[in-house]
Amino acid sequence: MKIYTIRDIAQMAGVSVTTVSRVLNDRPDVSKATQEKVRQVMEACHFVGNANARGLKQAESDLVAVIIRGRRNPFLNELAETMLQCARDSRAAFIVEHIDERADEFRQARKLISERRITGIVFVGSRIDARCEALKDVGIPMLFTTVSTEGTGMARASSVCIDDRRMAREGINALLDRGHERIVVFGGAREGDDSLALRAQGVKEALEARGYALEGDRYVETRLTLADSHAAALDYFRRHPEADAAFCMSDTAAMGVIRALHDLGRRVPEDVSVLGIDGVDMDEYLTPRLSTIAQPVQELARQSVEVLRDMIERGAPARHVTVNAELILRESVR
Amino acid sequence: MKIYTIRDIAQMAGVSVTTVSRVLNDRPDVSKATQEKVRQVMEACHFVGNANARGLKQAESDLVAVIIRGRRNPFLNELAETMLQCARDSRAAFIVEHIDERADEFRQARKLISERRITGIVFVGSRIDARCEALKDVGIPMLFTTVSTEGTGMARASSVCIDDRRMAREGINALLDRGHERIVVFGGAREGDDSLALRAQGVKEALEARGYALEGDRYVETRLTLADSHAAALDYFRRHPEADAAFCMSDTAAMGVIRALHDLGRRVPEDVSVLGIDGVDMDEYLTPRLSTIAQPVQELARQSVEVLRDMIERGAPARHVTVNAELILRESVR
DNA sequence: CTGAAAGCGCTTACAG
DNA sequence: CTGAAAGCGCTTACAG
Repeated sequence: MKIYTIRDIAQMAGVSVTTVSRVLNDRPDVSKATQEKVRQVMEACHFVGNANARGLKQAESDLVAVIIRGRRNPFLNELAETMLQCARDSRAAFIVEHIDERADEFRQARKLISERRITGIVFVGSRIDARCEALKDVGIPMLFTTVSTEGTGMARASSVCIDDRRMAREGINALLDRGHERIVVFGGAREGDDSLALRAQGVKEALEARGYALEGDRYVETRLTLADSHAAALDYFRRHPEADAAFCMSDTAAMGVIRALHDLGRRVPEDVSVLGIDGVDMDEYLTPRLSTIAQPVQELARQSVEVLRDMIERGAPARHVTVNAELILRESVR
Repeated sequence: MKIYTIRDIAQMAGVSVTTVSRVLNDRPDVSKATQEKVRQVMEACHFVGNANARGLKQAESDLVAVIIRGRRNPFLNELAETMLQCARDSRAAFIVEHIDERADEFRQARKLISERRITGIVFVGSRIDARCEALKDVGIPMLFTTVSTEGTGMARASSVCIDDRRMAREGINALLDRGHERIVVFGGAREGDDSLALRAQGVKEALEARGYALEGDRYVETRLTLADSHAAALDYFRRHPEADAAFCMSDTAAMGVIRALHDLGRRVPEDVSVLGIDGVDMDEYLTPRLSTIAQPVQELARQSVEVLRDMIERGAPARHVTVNAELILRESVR
C-alpha cells in the first residue's frame, strides 16, 4: 500500500502542488478541466492527504474535540453519538476522546488545545468544580452538555442542559403523589454546583415543601455504577426495610438498586418503587421497565451543535440553554 | 492561554531548538544541567508539543489506531477499555475511533494509515468478509480481536479470539443437557467466516450430533440490537409457543429476547431458558441474571496488546491466538 | 486560472 | 554535549 503525497499527485497530473491543494480543498479558482484531471489521479491512487501536515499549516483547522466522561456510560455515549450525527453535515472534523471518570478532563482539554490546535471543544458529562479555574484563560469556544457553566467565570464556555434541580423536584413529587413517604435517594456528592448536587438540592426542596425533612441517612452518597449502587442499596434496605421508594441519580444506578431489592426478596414496584434519571434505550427492555426522568437526547444534541457552531463560525458569545426533560413513568413505579 | 512552541522554550531557556527537542524526547545526550533548565521552562509554560508537527516529521510514530465497531456495544467497549489499560505502560500512543456498525471500518483503516501515518491498527469487533481484500496490501501490523483472520490472506493481520464454533456447541449442549428440545437461535447472518457465522455452524453441529436438525425457522437472523432482537422474539414466540429455550448470539440480544418473553407472559427460565454470549458487567444485575458464554476480556486484551507489540517492536510475523471462553450458568437457564 | 516560494513546528542526520 | 540546517507534506499569500 503506497502512500501518496500531494507532490506525487501533482507530478502525475502534470500540475503544481498548489493546484492539487486547491482541488483537495474544493477551492473555486481552478479550471474545470484541471480539476477533473487532478481528481481522476487522486481517485486512481486512493489519495488521502496527510492530516498532520494539514493541521500543522492550516490556521483555521475546523477541528473540534469531544471529551466524553466515562467510556461505559450508556447515556453519555448515546448523547455523544447523537451529537456527532447532528454535526455530520457541518464542515468541522471531530476527534472524540473518552476519558476515565476519575481522570481530569480539563487537563486533557488543555493538552488537546496545544497538541492539536483545535478550534472548539465539547465536554460531554463533565463535572463542574474548582478545576474550572484551569479553563478560564482558554481562548477557544467550549461547550458543556448536561451541565450548566453559568456563573463559573469561564468566558468562552456555553452550556446546554436540563434543569436538574427542577426535574429532581418533579421526580420526588411524583413519588410523593403516589403515596410514597419513605423515599431513599441514591446520588452523588451533594456539595458544589454539579448537576448531581443540583439534583440533591431539588430533592431536598421538594421534600421540605411537602413537610418532609431529608434526614441524613435518606440520602446515600455512592458512585453511580452498577456495582456501587447495588452494594449501597443492599446495605440501605437491610437497615431500612420500611423504605418504600428509591430515587436514583442515574438509570445505571437504578438498575443496581433494583437488583439489590430483588436480592433481598423485595418486589419492584409492589414493595418499593424505583425511579431513575437520564433515559436510555435499555430502560424499556428491563424487567420491570424502568421509570425515569428522560433527558431529551435529540434536543440536547441539536442545541449543543448549534450553540457551538454559532460560537465558532459567527463568534457568538457564550450562552446557556436549558432544555426540557420529561418524567416517564413505567412499571418500576407503583 | 498562550500556546508555546519549541522555539519559545528554546529562547527562554537560552538553548537551541534541537536541545529542547532532545529533552522533550528524553534523549540521553543532554547534560544534566541543561536538561534541568529546559524542563523547568517547559513546566512553567505548561508546554505541550504540537502533535501535528511531530507526526509530520517523525518516521517512527508509535501511533496505533483502535477501531471499535459500534459505539453502543457494551461488550466491545469493555474490551477496548481493558486493552487500553493493558497498553498503558507501552510507549505507543493510541487514537480510538468508534465506527458505525453499518460503516466500512476497512476504508476507515486505510484512511487512517494515509492520514495519520499510524504504525499499527487494532480492529475491535470487526467482521470478516470480502472487504478483507482491501487490506491485503496494508504494510503495517494489524490486530483483530474477537474474530479470527486465519486464512484470509491478510499477511500482516494477527488475531486473538475465542473458539466461537466450539463455544456455540457448548452452549447448545448445555441447553440440551438441561432437557431443552425446542431451541430457537437468534443470530446474525450464517454465511461467511464471521464469528457469527462460526457460531451458527457450531449450533448446527451440536444439534446434529445429538440427532436434532436445525430447521430453517429455528434460526432467526436478526441484528443483535435490543430493538431488533425484541421484535424478532415477539414474532417468533407468538408463532412458536412450544419453544423452550433461546440461544442468543449476544447478551444485548438476550436482553431483548427476555423482554419479549415477559411481554408474552412467559416466564424465564420456568417456561423458556435464555442463554447469551459475550459476558458483560450488566449480566449479573439483570432479573433474571443472565446466563452467558463469557469471553475472557482480560485475556483477550492482554494477548491482543502482546501480539501487536511483538509485531510492531520486534517485527514478529502475524499469529493467531485462541483463548478460552467460559460458560456461566445463572438464573436465566433452568 | 496557475505556480514558485515561504513557512507551520517539529525531528534528525551531520558537524563540531 | 550542543547547534545550524534540511525537510516532513501540506496551505497560503503573492505574483503573474
